[in-house]
Amino acid sequence: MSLEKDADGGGPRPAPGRVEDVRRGNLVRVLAAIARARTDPQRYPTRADLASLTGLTKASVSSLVAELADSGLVMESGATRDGERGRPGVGLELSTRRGVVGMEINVDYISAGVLDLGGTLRTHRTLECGNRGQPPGSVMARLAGLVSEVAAEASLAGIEILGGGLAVPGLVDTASGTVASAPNLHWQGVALELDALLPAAPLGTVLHNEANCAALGELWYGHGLDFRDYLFVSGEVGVGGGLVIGSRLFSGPHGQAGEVGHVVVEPSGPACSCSGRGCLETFAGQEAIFSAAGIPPGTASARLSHLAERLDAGDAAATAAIERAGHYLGIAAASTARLMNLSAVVLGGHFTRMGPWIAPAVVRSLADYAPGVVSPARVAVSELGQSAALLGAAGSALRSVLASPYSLTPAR
Amino acid sequence: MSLEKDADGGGPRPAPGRVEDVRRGNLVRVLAAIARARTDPQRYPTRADLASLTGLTKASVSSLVAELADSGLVMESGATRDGERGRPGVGLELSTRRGVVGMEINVDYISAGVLDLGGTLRTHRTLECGNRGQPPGSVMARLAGLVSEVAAEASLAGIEILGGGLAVPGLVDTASGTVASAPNLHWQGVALELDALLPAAPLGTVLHNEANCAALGELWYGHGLDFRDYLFVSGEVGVGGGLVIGSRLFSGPHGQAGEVGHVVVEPSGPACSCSGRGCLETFAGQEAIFSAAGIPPGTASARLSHLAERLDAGDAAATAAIERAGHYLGIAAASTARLMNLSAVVLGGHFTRMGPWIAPAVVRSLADYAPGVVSPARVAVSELGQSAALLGAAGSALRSVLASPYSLTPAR
DNA sequence: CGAATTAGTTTTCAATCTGAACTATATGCG
DNA sequence: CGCATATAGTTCAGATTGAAAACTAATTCG
Repeated sequence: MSLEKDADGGGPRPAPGRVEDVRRGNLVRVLAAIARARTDPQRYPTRADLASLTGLTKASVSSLVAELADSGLVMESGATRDGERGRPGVGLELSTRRGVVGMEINVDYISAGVLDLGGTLRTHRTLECGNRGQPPGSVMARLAGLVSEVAAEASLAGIEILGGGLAVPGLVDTASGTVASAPNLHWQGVALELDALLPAAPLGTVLHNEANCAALGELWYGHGLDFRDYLFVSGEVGVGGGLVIGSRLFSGPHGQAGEVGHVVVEPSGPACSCSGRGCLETFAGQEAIFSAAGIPPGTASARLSHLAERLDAGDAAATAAIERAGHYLGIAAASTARLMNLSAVVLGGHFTRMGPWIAPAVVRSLADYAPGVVSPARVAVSELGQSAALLGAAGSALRSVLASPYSLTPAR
Repeated sequence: MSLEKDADGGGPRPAPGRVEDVRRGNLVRVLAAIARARTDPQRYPTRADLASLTGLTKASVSSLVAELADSGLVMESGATRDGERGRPGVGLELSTRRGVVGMEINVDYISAGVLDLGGTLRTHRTLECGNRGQPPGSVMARLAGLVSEVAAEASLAGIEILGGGLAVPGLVDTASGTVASAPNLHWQGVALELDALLPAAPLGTVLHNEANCAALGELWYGHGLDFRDYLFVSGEVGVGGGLVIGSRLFSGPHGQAGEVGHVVVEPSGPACSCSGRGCLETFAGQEAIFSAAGIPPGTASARLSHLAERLDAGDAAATAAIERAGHYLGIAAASTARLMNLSAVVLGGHFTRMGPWIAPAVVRSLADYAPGVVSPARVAVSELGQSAALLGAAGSALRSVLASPYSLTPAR
């Protein structure tokens, strides 16, 4: 018998606890408090505010803030005079002179944008281009060009880039920066040259799954403000997903959780590209919906518009196709909600466009298969659409800056 | 826009980082290293071993070990002479004079056992009794009696009880010690008097879900040694489950994840007690299997034996019932594995007994619905059977002792 | 028996937080 | 205007802690 295994948590042992680690932790705490305070009491926090928010003493906060200011992550934003008696405090905020880059490669376009540490999108460019079947090297080269454009713009605005995130629609290995398989791009086992994208950024570029990024974008910029726990379903060529639990993305043991597209929703259903059967994707993927609705071939966005027109016109085949997709989406969501104790569902990607028609079908199906688990008010349609993944990738990089400020602090 | 939300991790802010917290963390590290070392190099570690295992200096380890020894959690176990040159080190182990209590209330029995910190089950008693429909107070009183018996035995062996865990088959709220609903016991919204069970234990008693505990028992005493990520399916009256990810139980945002019994496996399936439709439980729950197999009513264990006999005899109805249950179990497992990126399945509870017949059906179904995700070698049958939940509850208490040794350390 | 080797302890030092005293800058009232 | 009061922020002594190095202890090898 061995109860001993893993009494500590399992992963690689954390660095031994030295006295200096306390400071690292406190730098993160102060930074997090600054980040949070702006939304909460709608005012830049002073050092005194931070002391009470973090539980640290004013002395410690002063010293920590000085270090963060030296490293350029935090800046003072003038005295905050609020009419109170006493010496006015100095407001602090995350520096708008440091930023991160969000990037996305998708089937029909590439895009890049710069977010400053305060969370404002300062620049953003999208380039429409067909990437399906293109060699990864040439797509990456085109993306590098786009990135250097937005980076140059940012530089003019005085923003120094610290790191970035890249979203790709496929199974990725974040640690090695490898795309294991991206069927819709026809890529397989490709190690991307991520360092070439942001050669000067100290934190480099991190590769992420597109659906996961969209779920994160939704978390930070969309319905994440309302829901803490939800299933995000992203309709693209396939059906991707992301699980947000306790306001964090659950990415599974190998970073590939959330494949809601391959939940089995109909045991006797048709064969799926994954070589399984009856997967959600065979009912709610783009091709499944378009062909069931009788939409003729064309570009994805054209077909989507076409579908919307027919739905508006009350076309029977289109309505039935959406109804069926919603029905099975509801089944997959019901299973997921039961399994993971989730209470909300957010529909993104192409489902955003179909929202008005598909959401009611999902609600009905949920009421049938998991009554009382997800209330109708907690079935939401994303408003971010195409930019969700970009925002998620950028936000992810931003988070990693905030989580490891010491790696940017100049030697003292 | 607010990227700021939750830059720190979301939950309640950890205690402010003082210098003393480093020591707390290091006490845990040393304790964890002692716990782990016994299984790994099969020898009690010395202070020097711990220094190299934790990355701390010998000086620090000496001081930390002294504190742990003072608090009674760790003890020296004589010089370890291994024939090597140099001064022999002193072996250290988790004290066998401190222990925790595992408890279980189930439909047909209650049980309690004492585990010492080393992970050895020192005492164990089960009392067969029908608890369905009994008032919680009287069941708890009977359990308290059983606990005091095992505690007295432990006391005679010189073991001091530090805390305990109680497993109950139903939805529980661990924080408040409330059973939200335990349909098979006919309990609903019951606040259990947990403190009465172990009045003298400094850490008290913590309430857990039975299926989750069984999954944990499996993790620490069973197949958890082979698998780090798996779905544990526990067949009882209903079908419960537990998700183990990275050698940790995933309990979801409100501690109620793992309800694999209510994954939808057949959209046109029969109504379920949860008021949904086509849930796994309607095909793989006890009643479903027994009635499909044509097993006449009786006690659960009698019917289980009866079923085993018929299966041995090659009875067609029994075989078909098991085949069907395995088929749908495989579908639910396929969906779960895809969704959460899991690669193994462990069958427990009454499925243990049916293992030889049902496991092959699960394997076939997995191969159909999620080829390549869960290899046949990673579909396992639990060997712990009925004691899994008790061991999981005890192990959980043991873990919480190891995770917060400072709460037991005498003031210095 | 002495050299070599490994275990564990003692000592000194640097990092860091706390708490209290102190300085700085505002408001409010006579 | 001037002074009491209040709040913000800084400085400095004190306590806790782990690292590094020197030191003591116990064993094996020749």
